[in-house]
Amino acid sequence: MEARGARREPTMRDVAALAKVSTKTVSRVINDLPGAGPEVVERVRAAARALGYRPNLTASSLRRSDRRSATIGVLLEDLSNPFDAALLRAVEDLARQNDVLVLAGSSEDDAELQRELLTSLATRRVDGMVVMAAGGHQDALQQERERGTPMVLVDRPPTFDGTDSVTTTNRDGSRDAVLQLAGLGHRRIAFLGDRRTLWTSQERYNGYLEGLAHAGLTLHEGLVRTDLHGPDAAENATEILFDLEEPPTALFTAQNLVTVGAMRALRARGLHHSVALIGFDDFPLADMLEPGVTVLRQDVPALGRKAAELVFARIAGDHSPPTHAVVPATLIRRGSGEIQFPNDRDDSRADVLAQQSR
Amino acid sequence: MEARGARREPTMRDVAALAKVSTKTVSRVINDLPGAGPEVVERVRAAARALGYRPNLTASSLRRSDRRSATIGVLLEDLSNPFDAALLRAVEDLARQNDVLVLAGSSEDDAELQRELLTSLATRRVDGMVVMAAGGHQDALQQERERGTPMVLVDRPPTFDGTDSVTTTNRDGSRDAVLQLAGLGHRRIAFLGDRRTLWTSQERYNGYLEGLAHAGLTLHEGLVRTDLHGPDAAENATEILFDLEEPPTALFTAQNLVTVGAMRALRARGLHHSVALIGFDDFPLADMLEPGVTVLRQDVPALGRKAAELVFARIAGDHSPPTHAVVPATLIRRGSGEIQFPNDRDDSRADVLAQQSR
DNA sequence: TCCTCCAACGTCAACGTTGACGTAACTGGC
DNA sequence: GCCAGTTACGTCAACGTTGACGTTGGAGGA
Repeated sequence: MEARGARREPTMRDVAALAKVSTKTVSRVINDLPGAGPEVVERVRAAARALGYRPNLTASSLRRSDRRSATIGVLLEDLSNPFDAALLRAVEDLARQNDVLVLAGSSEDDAELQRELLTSLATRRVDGMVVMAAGGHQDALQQERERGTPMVLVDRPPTFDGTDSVTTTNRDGSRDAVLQLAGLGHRRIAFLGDRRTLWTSQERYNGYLEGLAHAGLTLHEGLVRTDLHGPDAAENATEILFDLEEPPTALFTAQNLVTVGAMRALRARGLHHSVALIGFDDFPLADMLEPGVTVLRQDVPALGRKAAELVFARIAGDHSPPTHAVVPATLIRRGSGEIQFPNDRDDSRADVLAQQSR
Repeated sequence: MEARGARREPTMRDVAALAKVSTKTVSRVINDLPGAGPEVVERVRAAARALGYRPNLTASSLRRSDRRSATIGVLLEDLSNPFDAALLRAVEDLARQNDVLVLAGSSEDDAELQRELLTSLATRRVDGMVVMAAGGHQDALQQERERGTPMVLVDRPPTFDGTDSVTTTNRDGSRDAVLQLAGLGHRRIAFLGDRRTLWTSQERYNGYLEGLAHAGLTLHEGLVRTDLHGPDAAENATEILFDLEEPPTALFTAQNLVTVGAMRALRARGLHHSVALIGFDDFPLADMLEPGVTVLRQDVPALGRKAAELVFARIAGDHSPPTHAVVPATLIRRGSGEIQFPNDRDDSRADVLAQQSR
């Protein structure tokens, strides 16, 4: 049942002894290199099979000249976040095609933790890394990059030079969303955003500003709520917005969980059919809510694929100047973003009052 | 900008030369072993820092007696599936506490692919594995286990002896769900299930049968639809159910995506307020739909944590008999599972007709 | 004073594999 | 029949690190 003791894994030496050849010949056979006659090949293969021999990649990569570990590191913010998970999966798919395995880690948007994970990866001599940079300084990333480690940043660009990145059209997408809302007559469009330290948050906010400007609308500071970490914060922030004397008639929620929080609040006040809403980031079941939630969808598999393509190109020795790929986000119209301005003010007011009387 | 050529990573020898000590002494300092005086320690540390030295875990684990790679493998079905992602994250958290990194892979429920990934992990000499066994034969897993690799199966138990596992109360949870529906007066309760090759599907189906039996209900073969892979298949199957002369009045959907597909169909026919629904597996936003979706929630973090605890215990040398941990699933009542039997037949009929007239 | 013991180093070989290079046997051309 | 060229092996050392064991010098006890 339980394997007795730590049974030693068979080595090339064991195979060589059984096949009555030198270890070098075993190496040749295992790696399909020329220089071994057909009978010897067969003998070695048989011996390897008999012993259950499996090469030790650790030893191999130590000795090989290219020093490849056939492993890359993928450092994201939180592997349990669907966005990160989809990214990881896309990278993994390409890794598999390259016979490479993936070491995954969650940096929790903590620069210190990210530094530790980076060191762990370096210690294992990964061939390259795909990293979602944590907010704050990117010193550790830059240092790693300067040592020559192939690295591609996803979702957020590097704050230093010479490194590839893959991002989404955060700014343009956000601007388009705001323009769409403005086109429907909305003049009080609120912005609800994630932590301001995040580059994506800033970009989306900039897109919001651009959208307002293009539409000839003025920015109402009171309609901007940022640093909302998680749905609960977003829910609270939304409630505050609707307690204003002049509440917004449309919301632009700049992140996944923020969208969810805002929806919760709208629903609680019965405003979900009267207040327009467009969110950044798609999420499962967005189409099954009432109304369906209009979102800017990032092409996550494309992001991951592109990032992986870039690392593998670098690993293969591509020395061309750094690429900054941008994958377009597309507006998915489902209803919530198509609610027009002259919305049923009376209804919403009534609901608000009903809510407040609790 | 671009690091010139493949700059060689500094080694212990380089550090030793700079600090004017032997490599062995460097080793002692790096590993915090006794046998180095305070001044030497300082000199070595300074040299290491100056050169940017980082130990090579590959070489280290080759030479060390315990042969640890400080890496475990986690083979799930699909890393982009929220369930799998949450599992991975839970394992990763515990791994971090043990200073271990995680090699992750998606086996796509393909035994052959799983075998390849297993070999890849073995080749890298991981210290242990957490595996969601693919359907079909588990020969490769068993062989790996028999070689002595610490291994824990999650979500599905092993078909062979001597291996730890962590699963959910699939059967009991399903039975309780059916009993709840029966308790509300439902007599025609349909079962919609995933691929029958999956152990979890079978268990949930068995629980369904048990529930019917306990409630004194007879099984209607026509109300059982299995092998639904993905939401679309589930949606079609649901439509077929409601085209029956005597459609069900309640649904038990035995998996995540199946639940979503069934809901889509119910919604399309306007039946979501009249047909009861309980699903296995929770999903985000289940509470925001109308009605809220009643589900059996698995404690995914607990599953992952337990699995990780078990591997690390085995890695640490625990030789006690295999554990088969079972984590309870809990019924989360949100509305859809609380719809009573004498439901508004007229309304639903009307909707059905309206739909069909398209 | 001499011997013991210990701390603080160093030397050497080995982990499992492969690059560089050596060598024997065979092939083919003249 | 001899030599160049090729094929099929083998030998040796090295990758970066650490376990086993050696050496040195000084502290401390009889």
